[in-house]
Amino acid sequence: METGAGDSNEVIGGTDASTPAVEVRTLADLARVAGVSAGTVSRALAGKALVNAETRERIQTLARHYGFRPNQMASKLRSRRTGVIGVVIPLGHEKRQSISDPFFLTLLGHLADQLTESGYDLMLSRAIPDGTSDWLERITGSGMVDGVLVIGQSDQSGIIDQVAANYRPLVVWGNYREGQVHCVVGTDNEMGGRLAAEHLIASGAKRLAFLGDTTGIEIDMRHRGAASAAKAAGLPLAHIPINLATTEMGPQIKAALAMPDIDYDGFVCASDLIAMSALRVLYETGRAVPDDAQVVGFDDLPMAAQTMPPLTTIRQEIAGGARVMVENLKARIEGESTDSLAMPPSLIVRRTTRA
Amino acid sequence: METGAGDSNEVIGGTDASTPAVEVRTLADLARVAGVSAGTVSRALAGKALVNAETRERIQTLARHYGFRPNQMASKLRSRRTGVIGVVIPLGHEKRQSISDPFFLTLLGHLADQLTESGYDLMLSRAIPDGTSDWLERITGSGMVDGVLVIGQSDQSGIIDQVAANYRPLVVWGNYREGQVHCVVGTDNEMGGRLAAEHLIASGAKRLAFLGDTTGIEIDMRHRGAASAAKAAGLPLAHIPINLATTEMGPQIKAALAMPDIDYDGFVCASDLIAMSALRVLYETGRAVPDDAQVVGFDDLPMAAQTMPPLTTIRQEIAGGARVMVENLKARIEGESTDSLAMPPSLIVRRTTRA
DNA sequence: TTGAAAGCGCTAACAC
DNA sequence: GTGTTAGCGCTTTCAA
Repeated sequence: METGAGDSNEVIGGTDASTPAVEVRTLADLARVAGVSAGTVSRALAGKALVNAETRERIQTLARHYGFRPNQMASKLRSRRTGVIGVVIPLGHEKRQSISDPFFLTLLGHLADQLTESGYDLMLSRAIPDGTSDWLERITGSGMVDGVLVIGQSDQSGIIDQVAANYRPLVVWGNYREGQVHCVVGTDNEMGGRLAAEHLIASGAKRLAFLGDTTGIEIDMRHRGAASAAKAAGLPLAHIPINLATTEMGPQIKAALAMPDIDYDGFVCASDLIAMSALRVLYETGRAVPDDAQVVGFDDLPMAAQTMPPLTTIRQEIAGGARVMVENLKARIEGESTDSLAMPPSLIVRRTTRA
Repeated sequence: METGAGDSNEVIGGTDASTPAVEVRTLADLARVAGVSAGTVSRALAGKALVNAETRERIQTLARHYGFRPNQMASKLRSRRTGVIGVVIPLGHEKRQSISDPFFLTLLGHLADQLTESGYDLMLSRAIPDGTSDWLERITGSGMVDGVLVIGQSDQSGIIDQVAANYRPLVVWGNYREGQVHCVVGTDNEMGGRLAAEHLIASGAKRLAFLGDTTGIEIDMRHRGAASAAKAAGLPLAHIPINLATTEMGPQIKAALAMPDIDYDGFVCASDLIAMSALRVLYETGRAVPDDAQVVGFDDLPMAAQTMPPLTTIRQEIAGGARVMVENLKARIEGESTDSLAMPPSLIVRRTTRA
């Protein structure tokens, strides 16, 4: 017998189209209502050509009417295509448990835009490396994603290489290094560091300091670039590691500047954030920028244009980088191979250097 | 016969445990290798108690050895629990296509932390509302997520309410409003706006202006709060809408300040970012802060402490808010109901006001 | 053009 | 404790 007792109550409600009487939760439900088979509904909803235009129309209308949405889990399982890209931020050497680097967050925003554009969903994971490759393989091997994007190599380059050997659809934001297996997109950090130091030197700085922790390869390369420029000019370059994890950086910078016998007059900063902090400390200790000391940042985030004075900095192409990452990932998902890319950064001269 | 031709090459390599000869891709494969049934493997890997400790150990070792990871799609489909939370950012009235608001990005970072902590994965969607509830229902109805977090109501409060009526595990960051159906967590924006204006007034400001676009409810409430404080003091409050979408905001602020006969001496800004821009314009037009004009921001992002002078601002509890959002969502997933929460903001006095 | 049937890989009753 | 059996809800041959 077809007469379910439960239906009668709902029917009393009348003709209100917004609360259909029967619940349509699965393809089979909708098929029953439409008087066709589940297969046909599937084809109709997918907009496939092999189904009668009229039937398709009718089924789509019905689906809309019942507010039916196919279960993605089932669909993905069956079709073996998830339409999801995993995005991982390894917290690496920075021990703090939080995703808060504004550069990474901005890159993430752009990646989200690009992926959405390409019809992919984005699954975000925060990973805390533990010496094994587990943090990455948990994502690549989950069957949940068609590909993986890693934001920042941190100090995990070797482990990423290892995973990339067996997992093709993987693209990383970071610093390319000779012999590296995985596909990386990023800025030529060494060149960036060099540009910064050269500009400082050309503007008359004599006692240079690099502000930033060099555990991660990106920052390390920026330091190397700055060091090579300093060396070429026969100038010293002090290295002041800034620990972003434990405390505020203001006090750390202040402590470094309080060193008795050194009075730096040129600062290469590993990020705009550090530069901003340096500006503050310089101001508080009564040193005028750019007259007494000059400062160059790195990233060119929106905030760089708003500091006082506006920050001279090294610009990384975030939006362009995100686009290339997604393009490369799509190519790799298609089985193609892609080259790594080190984009040349550019010097943006504002007012914290004497141009 | 077990001697697949393809295997011989690998075996030549010798005893290298890292490249097993047979491929173990499914539970069934591993079950075969272990000489048990798929059910047992499933239980062993899930760490269930009902399986012999020894067998469990052996199976887990085997799984590790073969680098086997269960397919999540299948698991989630079967168990009807996805372990994924959808996070949606409606781009709403801001027509720009990009997720770039630093406040939202920061909140996102904290949500990612909290969700990871609770064992959930995070699926990020950028949504562009189109007048229907489709942008949200696409997520809630996908079968891909156990719950949904919406970052910012924008001007979609009504639509969110509509969806929330039929979808319980939904929590929104935004501004609570009387009679609202959906569970919202956020700052008491009206109070924040009031606090800002009152402080300005107490510090001697007489010609107030509110900087920010009030299409979204959050900002609108901040404006109302400021307006009520101004009214109580018998002072005027000009409203200068800042369009974050089309152009840089610097020029817009500059244009507003160039108005012939008004010389504002107190600015309530809808965000720290706007405040930072205002500071810059004030500086460029030769007005001293806080002597000639005072400025109060909103959010208290890290950058607020680094502006010059350091920004007086209204602090929103981002980390705490993220925690409550996730807690509430978990409760709702468990079928409980939760109340909305409007957290009182606090005034952080720095140097852009005359205390 | 449509229907029927066979799974995708896993989990959860239910037996033994 | 462990194996067996039935699906989760969908897509996709294969026939008709």
